[in-house]
Amino acid sequence: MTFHHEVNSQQQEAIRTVEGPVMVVAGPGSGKTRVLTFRIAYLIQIGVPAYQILALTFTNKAASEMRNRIVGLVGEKSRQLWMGTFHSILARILRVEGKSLGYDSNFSIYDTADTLGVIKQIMHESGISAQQYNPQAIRSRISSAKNQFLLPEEFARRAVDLFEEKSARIYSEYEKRLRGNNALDFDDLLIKPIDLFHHHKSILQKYQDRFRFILIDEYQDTNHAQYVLIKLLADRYRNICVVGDDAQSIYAFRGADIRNILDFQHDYPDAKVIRLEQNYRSTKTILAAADQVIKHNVDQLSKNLWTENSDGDKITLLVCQDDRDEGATIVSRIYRESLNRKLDLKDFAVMYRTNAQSRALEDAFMQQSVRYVIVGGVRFYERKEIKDVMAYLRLLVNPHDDESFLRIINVPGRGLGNVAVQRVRSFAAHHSIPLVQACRRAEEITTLLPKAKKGLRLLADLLDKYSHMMKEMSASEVSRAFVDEIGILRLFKEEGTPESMARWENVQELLTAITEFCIQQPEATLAAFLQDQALLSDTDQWDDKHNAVTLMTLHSAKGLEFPVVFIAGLEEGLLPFSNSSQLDAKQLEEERRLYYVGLTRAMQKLYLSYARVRFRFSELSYQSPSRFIDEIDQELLESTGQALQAASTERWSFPAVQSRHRKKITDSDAQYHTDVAPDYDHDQDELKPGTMVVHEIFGRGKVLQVTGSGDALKAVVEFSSAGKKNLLLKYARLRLL
DNA sequence: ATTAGGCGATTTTTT
DNA sequence: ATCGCCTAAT
Repeated sequence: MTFHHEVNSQQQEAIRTVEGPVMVVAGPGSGKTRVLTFRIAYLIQIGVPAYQILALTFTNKAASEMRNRIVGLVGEKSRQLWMGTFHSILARILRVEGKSLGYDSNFSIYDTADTLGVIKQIMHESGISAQQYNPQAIRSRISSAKNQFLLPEEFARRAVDLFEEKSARIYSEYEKRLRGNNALDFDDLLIKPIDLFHHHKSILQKYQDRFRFILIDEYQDTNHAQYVLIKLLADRYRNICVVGDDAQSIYAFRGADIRNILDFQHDYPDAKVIRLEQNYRSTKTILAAADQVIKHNVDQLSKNLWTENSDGDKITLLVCQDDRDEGATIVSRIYRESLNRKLDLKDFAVMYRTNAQSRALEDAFMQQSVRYVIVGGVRFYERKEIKDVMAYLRLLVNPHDDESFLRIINVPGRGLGNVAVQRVRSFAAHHSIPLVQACRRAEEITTLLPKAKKGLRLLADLLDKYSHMMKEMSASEVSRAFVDEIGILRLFKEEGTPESMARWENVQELLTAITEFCIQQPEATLAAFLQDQALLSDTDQWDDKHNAVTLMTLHSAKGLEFPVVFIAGLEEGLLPFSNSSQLDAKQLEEERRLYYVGLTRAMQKLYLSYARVRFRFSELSYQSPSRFIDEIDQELLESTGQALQAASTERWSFPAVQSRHRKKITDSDAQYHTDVAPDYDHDQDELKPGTMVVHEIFGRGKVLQVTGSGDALKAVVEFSSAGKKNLLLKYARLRLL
């Protein structure tokens, strides 16, 4: 293998230092992926069997791309490499070893929505009001308790307030249910293997022995549980190589612990530390800007990034009137740049802090007919029809999965309402049997209406029939026949609306995915498919073969690069994000790292943009430009105000805003983006009876009456097309005429 | 007594 | 767009 002339000396060292602990501190664009790829290829080349190598990556997509490259370098024997995300590798281990913990290998994996459903049910049953205690908050409290290895009893003992006491009660029941359902949540996938290794030393030894060489990418984003796992696994051979960049740690909110990377040398005093500081990705301008920004973080290892690339163009700040203007401006810039730089649409990415921002951008792309793809947002596997079909399939492989059963018990409609469902559940609880079994014995539930009994009977028969067929047919064949017989495809066809046809296609797409999975891995089970799907990330599903502009959150952008990058919504409160006024130093630093990740995705040209006025939570909000803009030297920046004037004349805007800010907009940029947002408050004095407004859907209308205040501000509007409507202004997106 | 359908509330980032 | 709550329909 001849990689010698393709890598610099630090990279070379990182590739060849294969024994003992190694930490590679890799700045953005420093060829980290290339180092990991070559390092693994090198290991295989010097005779290490591929199955003795464990490589943990941040996305499955990264894993499969890397695997293919390695196969290209050293051949098919490298296929046996263990490579994937923490979660998918551990799911694989649990499929084999779960028995020792009392889990069947067909376990279901519950995503955040599934777990929230379980929590809501428990709350409902134990009479804890969802109004009083936010189920989301409880869910995340339970999750963090689990990640600290706190069992329900211990957590209950430590509860300091009523909220924690309630959480503890729910937590305890939650654990029972998941176990009863033969289901694991995302946290369990990390925690259960730790339990397993603690209680079964022989199993631990088996895996320690198998994984003689361990590599971990994006180490700065590992959490405590992942840290413990790695320590356990690497304990025997200590051939551990971690690659990361503390400046790119952006998952503290989910428990990622930056100390894992900062303390690596403490854990492994003999660790060799290799720094990759030459950047091959970005222009000098972009790199300098990123460096200036990250220097504002106190709690940061300092690095000396440099590049031989050219200076490149200045960073352009797009000053926009509102969120629609921002979208329109970005799209027209993309159009211009693609001609000037002879770039394809796929060379552009627009990044933002929150998924909600994608909507205004999307509108602009549609209006100007520029192809785009959104990463994340409303994900494929979060669509109702997909979740329904997945629930059916999960139930087929794991009949204990009550959560999935409840999802589909009345899909398609079987004339079962809430009351009927409750009866089935109490019957099941009384007999301590899974809901599927209760369903099979529907005749015994005397209080059920004949219609309900019949529906349940049919459902039970259907499930029985296909679970028998599972034994003889391939996963793909069974799924197709099963989904067909469920009848939802037929329903979509009958409805015939564009929406239901889209749903029909989505289900077909899912079936195709199953078929492909079966072709690729003939040995694989339906359970494995379902488990894999549950662990797919947004970027895993991103298809970069389309020639289209990519829209994504800054979080999803991690690890990617694009010739031209736009970072939208650089406003205080949005980036850096804060939902209240306080933003503590730690949070601010994480926001800054997120911004840094965004900046360093750009190769040739970087755009920043902000809007003076934006619909946030579907409410007008006026925020000042982000402090992050000021953290870049003026010399590296150029700013445009013209774009905004051109765009704002074409559309309705807010009279009050225009009169107040038109002048400032033409002022010098320096003054402009450092000034403070006006304490202007949109409300009654703007919107009063008689005002003419425009609604996105209903069109033109006249305000008849205004009531309420704050979030509850409402208006009665008479539309010429739709008549009188009572609108909650928080959501109505009214524009003044 | 039950169910189905209308209407209002809901959006930080994610494996 | 989807979920939960309320009310009208059966």
